[in-house]
Amino acid sequence: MVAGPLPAPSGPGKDRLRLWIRLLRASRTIEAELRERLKKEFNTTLPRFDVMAALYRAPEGMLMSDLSRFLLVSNGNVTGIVDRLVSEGLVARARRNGDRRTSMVRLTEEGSRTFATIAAVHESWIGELLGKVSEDDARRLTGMLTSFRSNWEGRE
Amino acid sequence: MVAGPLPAPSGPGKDRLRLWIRLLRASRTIEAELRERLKKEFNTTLPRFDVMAALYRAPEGMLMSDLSRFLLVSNGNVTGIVDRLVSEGLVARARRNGDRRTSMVRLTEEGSRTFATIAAVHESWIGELLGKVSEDDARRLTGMLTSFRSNWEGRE
DNA sequence: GCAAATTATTTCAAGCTTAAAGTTTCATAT
DNA sequence: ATATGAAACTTTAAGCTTGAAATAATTTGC
Repeated sequence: MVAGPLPAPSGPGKDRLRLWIRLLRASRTIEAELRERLKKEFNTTLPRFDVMAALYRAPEGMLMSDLSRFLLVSNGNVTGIVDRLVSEGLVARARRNGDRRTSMVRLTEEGSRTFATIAAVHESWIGELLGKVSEDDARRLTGMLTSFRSNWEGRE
Repeated sequence: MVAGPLPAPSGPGKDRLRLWIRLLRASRTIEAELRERLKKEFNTTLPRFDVMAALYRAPEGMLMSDLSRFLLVSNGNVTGIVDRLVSEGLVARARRNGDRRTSMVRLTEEGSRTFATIAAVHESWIGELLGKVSEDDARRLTGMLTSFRSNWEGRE
């Protein structure tokens, strides 16, 4: 997956393969840096941050299944992360719907404050780490990735 | 990180944040699909595939530390993955250098054959999954990501 | 009503991942 | 020689991740 710079492959379809490799390396590099900073600066993790980011955008709360769909991870995974966030007092489960299978998950007051703080710094990190990409290129790239995604989605 | 499509953020630096989010979602989506197919079709995993891909390009073998640097993962991580590949007979460690701290890791005959098979299919998957990206856009995107990376590297 | 199928979530086992601590080996400077 | 430190690797503990199995609640079809 992360095959690299050495023997530049050629042939039909190689451009897409090369694109995929770059994409993966870019995101892994940035992810690693963010993970390290989140740990050092805020003593938290990327998955926790992801969950909190999703919940921050949904003040009314989200179902576990919404979270897992949105974050592109498995159900069982979300259970564990939310468990930890709950035990840290940042997130609360409310099982008081008509449907008693579900639980509405939302940020606590503290969770919301905490996330806002981290998110601001996080955004400045992204600005720093992607600083060499011009805003113009950023928009262009985003557009390409978006159309790729919307095309690809709706399979399976 | 994987914050999504709903309330389009705006302001200075928001373009880069949005780019990062798309980048991450794109790579996670593809990664998830590849992981699933590797499991179903070849009963293997992405990390194993990554290690084998790296070794395939280095017939003379690689040190553990080379592997971990190249794959952008930690040392301890590589130890575990190589352990499993060794126990599956796909990879061999040779501790016969002058330097007895190191071990040269390489694919076995079987590992090499196995990887070649998987890699061919893998490439066709990428072609399929990125099919909607024109070869032209693929080259352009790759260029942007490359320059981003080479600019960003050399920090730390 | 009620059995069967579906949906939402949790639990579990196996594997991946990191950071930090530990082990062994090597290089250097006394 | 021998300490001192650095380098290569492994081990460990904690957490993330998946896919599959288990639980529980709801919905559907008779």
